[in-house]
Amino acid sequence: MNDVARLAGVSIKTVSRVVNDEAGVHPATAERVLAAIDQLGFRRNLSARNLRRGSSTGTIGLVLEDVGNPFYSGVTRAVEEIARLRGRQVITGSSDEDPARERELSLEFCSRRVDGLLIVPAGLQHGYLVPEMRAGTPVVFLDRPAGDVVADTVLVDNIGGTAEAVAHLASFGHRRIAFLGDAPDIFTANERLRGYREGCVRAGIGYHESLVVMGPHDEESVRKALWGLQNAADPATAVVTGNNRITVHAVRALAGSTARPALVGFDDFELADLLSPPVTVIAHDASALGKAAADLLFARLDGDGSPPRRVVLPVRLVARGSGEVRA
Amino acid sequence: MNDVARLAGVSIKTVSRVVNDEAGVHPATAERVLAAIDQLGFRRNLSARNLRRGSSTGTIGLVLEDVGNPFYSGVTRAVEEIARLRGRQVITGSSDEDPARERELSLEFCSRRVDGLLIVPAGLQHGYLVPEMRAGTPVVFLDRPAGDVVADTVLVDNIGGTAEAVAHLASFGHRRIAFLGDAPDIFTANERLRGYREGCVRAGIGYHESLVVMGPHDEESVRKALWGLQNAADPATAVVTGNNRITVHAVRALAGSTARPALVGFDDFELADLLSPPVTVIAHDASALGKAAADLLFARLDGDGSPPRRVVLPVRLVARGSGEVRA
DNA sequence: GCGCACTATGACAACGTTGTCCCCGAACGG
DNA sequence: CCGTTCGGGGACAACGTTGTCATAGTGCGC
Repeated sequence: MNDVARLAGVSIKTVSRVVNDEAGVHPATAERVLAAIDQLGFRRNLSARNLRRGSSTGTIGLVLEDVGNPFYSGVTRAVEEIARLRGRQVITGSSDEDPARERELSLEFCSRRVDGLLIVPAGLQHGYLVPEMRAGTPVVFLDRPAGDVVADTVLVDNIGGTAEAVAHLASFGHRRIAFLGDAPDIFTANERLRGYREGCVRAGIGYHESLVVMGPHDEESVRKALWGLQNAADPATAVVTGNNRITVHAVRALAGSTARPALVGFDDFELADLLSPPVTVIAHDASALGKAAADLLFARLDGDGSPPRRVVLPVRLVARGSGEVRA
Repeated sequence: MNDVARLAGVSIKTVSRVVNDEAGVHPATAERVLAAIDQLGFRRNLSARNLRRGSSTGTIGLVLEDVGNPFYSGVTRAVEEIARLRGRQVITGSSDEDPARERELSLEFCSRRVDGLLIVPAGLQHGYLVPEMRAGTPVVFLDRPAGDVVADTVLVDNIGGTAEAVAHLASFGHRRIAFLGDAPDIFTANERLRGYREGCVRAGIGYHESLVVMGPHDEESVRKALWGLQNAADPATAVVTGNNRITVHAVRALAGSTARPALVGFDDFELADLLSPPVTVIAHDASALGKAAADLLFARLDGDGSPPRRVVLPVRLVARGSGEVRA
């Protein structure tokens, strides 16, 4: 800006005026300044601007498990969309379920003075955010609640979803319904297990621990778990899978096998309708989740000082075939 | 920092020393400062720091078509990974193929003084980047080349890929092979069309414009195009689709139909192996693309001043069934 | 011709850091 | 006892902006 001022033969303040479209600059002067800007390829330094003005940095931080996962990339897209409408940029980072990494990312974003944080919690300890929140950085947790701080949270109806899955299967005569979930220290996995249990009890088929396998995360372990469930003394005739990855692994493991259990998966995924049989799922909307969280964040930025909210988004069962197999 | 200094009874410079782990501070003093920092929840302002030091902002900008598209989210993840190793954060934005939006995002990132830019070009005019590049911001284009600036570019072998797809189909006796591509003003679409044409000529089956449909982007238009190709006087017995979206639409359109043409799609996609028949694809690796581009960018940041490079990543045909149908 | 409003512009401080330079006091050798 | 050295710490400027206030010039009414 200094160089521009010198070249145009004006003070830097005048350059600032031109750059900011402020009134009170003679058109001829403005012309000279613009020419100088063009010639020098000047672009104003947003960091300095924000520092001086004490205003927002125009960024929000998004910490999620893995941008590469289609579910989270859908969330990211939705967040970006809302941020765009509000003139903000999004900085993202993947925690890979590592609490230390999540913390590192979040604090890094705070150091960058993001206007707000959206976090998919990896662990259960978020006390480290208290100073930031007290300092005025709004934080919204999404997909899972924070461990030990009270803050806005957007979740999906995990319990209702798996309960509905069980009810659906039971309505087709299944009484031996298994549950294949993620590691039990992950909030959503636990909730979905709870929903499964409630569903079993409500359907009058009882809850049997032998029908639950938590933690398989690759194709091999899912395959093994399924084999065990199908070859037990009293084999499972139906399976509820706890997330999209597990569902996909299960579908792959079951592909081509003769006696296939009925299957309902949590999370919808692309092409689920084109598999054979098409996969019945408990669907929830990544966009809706991202949008709800971003909306909540911006409401806080707009000054909403009401008590922290917990939003639970509905899920819906999409019957496609794999869950409608009679026992 | 001022407040911390006052509370600890030292000068702000001493606080700065403590925060930066500089030598020459008495342990007892450091202790007091740390206590004050903790009590006040102080976190140093990275913007101010970078402004003062004139050093990098520790961010890189990534402009792509749509983070929500699994292909680009894979790219994003890979970029994030490399950036993490280099201690950088990633700011992303989706252009939705809109050149104006791409420009807006890129220049916004430049204003934020990103250390470098990774861009999936939406249009053909990138002259607006020249001043930035001259000012020292390295730019790497990925997936497509820039229109009118010379810069590092990472591409995949589009021509070789579709040519191989045609050769593959021809080897199974097909002589009426159609091509269903994206809008022709998109670089990759055009390249893939070229590869298709070359493949046809090389296979000795000739290039027939009547077998080419460019531009269908939703399920309905893909369905129509396919219907036209299959019901022509001399119908197509095989189809090459130009990207993952089109492939998926085609698979859906063809699902359940009796006379199905052989199909090879550009881009691999999840579950392609579980469809019936499994879909044969020209696969290329989103991670590899993102990694190559990020590596190139960081090489520039490390001072590599060699002439702009063009990296072309190989593709490979993954035979799964849909392309191995005899004519 | 004088005061006044008004326009166009500039000087300067400040945002929150850090680099440079300087200063104070204690320890130590001669 | 004095000069030197060194460890610990502070004052100040500067990074690139913008907000505040001041100022020079111009035109206008009386």
